This record gives sequence, structure tokens and C-alpha cells, in this order.
Amino acid sequence: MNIGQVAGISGLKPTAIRFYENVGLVKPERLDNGYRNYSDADVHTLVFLQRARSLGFGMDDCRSLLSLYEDRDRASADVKSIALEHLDQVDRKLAELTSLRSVLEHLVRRCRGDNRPDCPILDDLAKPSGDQSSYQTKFTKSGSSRRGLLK
Amino acid sequence: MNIGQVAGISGLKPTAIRFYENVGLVKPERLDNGYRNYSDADVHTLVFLQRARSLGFGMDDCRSLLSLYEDRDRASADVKSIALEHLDQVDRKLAELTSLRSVLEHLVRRCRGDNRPDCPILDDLAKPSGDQSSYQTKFTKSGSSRRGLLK
DNA sequence: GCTTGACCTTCTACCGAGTGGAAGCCGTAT
DNA sequence: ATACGGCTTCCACTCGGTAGAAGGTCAAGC
Repeated sequence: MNIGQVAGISGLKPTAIRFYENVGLVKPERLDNGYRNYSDADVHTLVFLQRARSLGFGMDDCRSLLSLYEDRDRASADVKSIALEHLDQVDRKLAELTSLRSVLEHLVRRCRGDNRPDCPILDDLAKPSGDQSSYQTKFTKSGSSRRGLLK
Repeated sequence: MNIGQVAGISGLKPTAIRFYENVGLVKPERLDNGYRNYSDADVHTLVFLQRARSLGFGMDDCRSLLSLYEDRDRASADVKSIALEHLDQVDRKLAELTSLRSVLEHLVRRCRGDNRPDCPILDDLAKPSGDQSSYQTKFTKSGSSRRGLLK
């Protein structure tokens, strides 16, 4: 089976399939004309990869998952551990995005969005910690150098 | 003010600050010894950037937001429009992650995670659409070539 | 004056996960 | 013969920085 057909089946683009080969995840045979020739097993691998990637697993996880998949003596605990760690990472990302979203939404709601220049969004960006004073005043005028305070 | 002090104030690392200079977002003076010398206004810009980035705005949005910030004749509608579009993008990402998360969680819950090899997670990755048949059978044996079906 | 150490400079390469394009070969249909 | 679509390789680019190498500068302590 050639690369275009595998692309059609797996939902991956040919460029992605070649990329996976470059990083050693799949090793198709070659025909005499140099074309890649994918076996059923190769296609299976690529479909597996497509699915794992679509669940957000990174390439390293994909590599591990694939080798567990091919290992008849695996322990499902090893698979679960990878999935749990990934789930945890997804949760952290979700928390971050959710928090960010709520700030953003608050700002958007308070902005009139008309043709006047005053804008709570810009105000917030400019004064992150409710601070009005000049940085010059706060940090450099008043004596003590910061030398050595930074790692 | 030199780069390390600005880093301490803005929460950005020196490398990031130099990066922002490389892409034209800030243009500090130089001292005779070649060191960058940041004005209050530069620091303000960098704090603005730090905040905007932490809200997930991309560099292009940051550029636009900064120039709106510096434009006394801006319309807040232009700011709001950027923020709304970003909010929408955040929502799309949240939806994607939430959906992905629920699949992941379902799979994790069904996996026993013991030392036996059978694992619903791998089963799912291997059979994305409940499909048992060989791809060979489905796509290549039965006559019609896929030639031309792919863009 | 000399050394030490923290700081600064530039330049380059690298990260993830591919995407896009250029240049050129292969195979078939017209 | 030639056009077209698909295949090949290789290289550059994406985004938002980070890490490291090689070297210049500054202030303090001896």
C-alpha cells in the first residue's frame, strides 16, 4: 500500500507519515521504484499513532504506548500510568486555561467596545498588580542596588 | 536600568527580553559599554507584554495591543475585538481539551492497571472506530483503486 | 594590581509536531 | 509526447522562547 492510500485510511497526511518514519516509529518496505510500501501492520501502527496523538499523547508517550501494545507480556499498569500522567497534564492545562479564561471574560465584559479610547482591558494589561508608581521610583532611585539578588 | 533589573521587575527572563527586542517589540538605548539601558517606558512595555502573554495573547496580538495602548485615538472596540477573538480561541481549546479529557478519563477508569496485559486503553487506541476487519480487506483487495479520490 | 564572580554581550542550536515548497522521478492516460 | 498526479528527498519555517558557548565588563576583596 502506498503512502497516499495509507493517508486516506489513517487520516494522517503523507508528510506526517514520513515524519513518523523519520523519527523511527514506522519502517515501511520500499518498492523497486523507491516508493514506500506499507504492510497491514504498518497501517495498524499509523492508525494507532493517529488515535494516540488525537488524544493528546506526546511522541514519547506514543513510542511507549506502541511498544507496550506490541509487548504481549506488558502489565496494564504501565499503560495506565502513562495515561494517568497525561490525564493529569491535561487537567493542569485545563485549570490554567479556565483561570485565564475567567480573567479574559471579566475584562471583555467590562469593556464598552465603542469608539472611545478608554478601555479596562488595556488598563489591566498596563497595571498588572494595581500599581500606579513609577518603576524608577520603586526600584532604582532608592539606594540599594539589586546586584546579587538575582541568581 | 539594565536587563537583569528589568527581568526582576517584569518577571521575564533576560533571554525573553532580548527576544522581544529581536522581534522589534522594545528598543532600549545602549550604554557605552554595549549594555542595554531600559527607560521607564521600556519597562512599562515589557510589563505589559508579560501580562498580555500570561493571558495567552500571541505575539501578533501583543503587537496590536501595544500599538493600541500607545494610540490615544484608539477605539476600545478594536481592543475588545482582539480580546473577544482570543477568548473564542481559548474556548475552542477548552472544548477540545474537555472532550479529550473525558475520553481519557473513561479509558483510565476502565483499565484495571494490574500486571496483566489486557488493557482497554490499548484496545481503544488500536481500534478507533470499533473496526475489526483488516485494512487490506477493506481498502485494497476489493477492486476500485483510490486513485484520484485524494485531493 | 589582580583575581573572582556576577553580570552583560552575541551567536547558534534546539524544543514539538509537524507543514510547505522546490526540484525531480514514476506511471499512466490521452 | 506530454500532461497530470503521485511519489521521492531535502531544506526552511512555524511559535515563543530556552540553553549553551565564547567572550567583554564591572565592582568587591585581597
